[in-house]
Amino acid sequence: MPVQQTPASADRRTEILKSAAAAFRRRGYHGASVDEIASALAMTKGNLYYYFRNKEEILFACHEYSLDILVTLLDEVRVEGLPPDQQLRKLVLAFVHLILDELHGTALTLDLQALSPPLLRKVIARRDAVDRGLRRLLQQGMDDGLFAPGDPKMIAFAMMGAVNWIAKWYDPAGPMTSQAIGESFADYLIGGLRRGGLPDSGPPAPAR
Amino acid sequence: MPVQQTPASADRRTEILKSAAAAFRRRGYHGASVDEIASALAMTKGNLYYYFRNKEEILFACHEYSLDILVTLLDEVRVEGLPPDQQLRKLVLAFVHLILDELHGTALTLDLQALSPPLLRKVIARRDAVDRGLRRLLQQGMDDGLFAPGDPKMIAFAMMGAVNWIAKWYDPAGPMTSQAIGESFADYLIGGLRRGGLPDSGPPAPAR
DNA sequence: CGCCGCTTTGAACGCTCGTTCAACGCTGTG
DNA sequence: CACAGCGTTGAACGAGCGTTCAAAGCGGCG
Repeated sequence: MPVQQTPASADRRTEILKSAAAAFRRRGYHGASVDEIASALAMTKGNLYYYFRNKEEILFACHEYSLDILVTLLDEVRVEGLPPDQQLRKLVLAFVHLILDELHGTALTLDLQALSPPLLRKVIARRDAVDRGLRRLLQQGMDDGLFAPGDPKMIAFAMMGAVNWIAKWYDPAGPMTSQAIGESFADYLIGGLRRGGLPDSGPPAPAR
Repeated sequence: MPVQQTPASADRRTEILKSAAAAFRRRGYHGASVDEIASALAMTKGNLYYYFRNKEEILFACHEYSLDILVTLLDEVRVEGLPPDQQLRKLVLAFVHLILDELHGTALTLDLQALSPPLLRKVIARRDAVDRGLRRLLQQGMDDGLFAPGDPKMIAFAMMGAVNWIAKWYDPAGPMTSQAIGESFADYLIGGLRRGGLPDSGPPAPAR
């Protein structure tokens, strides 16, 4: 709760977070200047220090913001009680949508090492929780016989990598909508590459 | 060829590159200081400027170094003329090995945007060439009926993302060898997650 | 030994950036 | 109108960094 302030300034804080996230994504944490973040909002950099103690706290808040949404996503999908493959598909679709349309490319790609050890530990702990949720889902699918056996840890890493990497090449002006990307990724990551049944997914849609 | 110097100083240059790559990976391009790179080699930062014009040129050389190896890899695998799935498997194994054991986590994760437009264009052009090689391989596999139909572009991105992301979580002191990671990734990325034949791969080895 | 070219040093410069802070509107209330 | 507080400003600071450069070290050859 030290993060929360008055309701009035809460909007301002998230405005700053969005601007900062964009700057961090483009130039990296150290490459983005506080002035750059402020200028994009037509405010002076001194003013930022009314809302945040320092630059590091802004980065930390960005991470918290993304993780909040991510964790919520996982929980929402879980309570629906669908079979693991359908849960996974929903997750991938939602995750891609989240990264591209809401966070504009800023999810887990932000610098972690720039955080001081105490804050770093907090973020890593939550990120690991997300990882564990994903692994559990994979393990469950394997136990159910839906998925071929494998190492859930490795597969979870591979999936997260594939999705997080999207931010590196995605161009909003490009030919592919975030929706189409999400479905392509879900098809591949869940359905796999080799021939076999494709039970639930929509049309294959090889959208060039 | 402006990159090459006398044979004597070539070793020194690559030493610097390794140190710089490690620093860039840990703290990002802007976060790593020139002094930090030099100190790791027990030399003064001023000395770096005898081998490189400036910091940016060091980053560029790092990219070139990685890309050289990557392109060579692709070519080597291609000339063997194996079927696409086996070529892909070799590629993934070699790529994982390359990133973890030789580049120590520094492949395509280095800051791109830190390069000035002219250098940036060169790097992107070569990276795109690698992408195209991978896509061609995927397309060929689909045409041959080895792979389920899909968008080669998206799948190539997903594969590159999964592999490049490894650098973000890999811990050399961890329980998994780079070899085991490579095989897990190859199994998943090529064999797919769903049940179906696993033609060529070795033992499934769910190495916890 | 004495010279020469390659390599290294260490100090200095200039600039950028994160952070601080006293002073200043602005807005609503008594 | 006077006051109070939140929000904002802009200037100033100090530190760190990339870069430069004149001078020194060093090794081999004549």
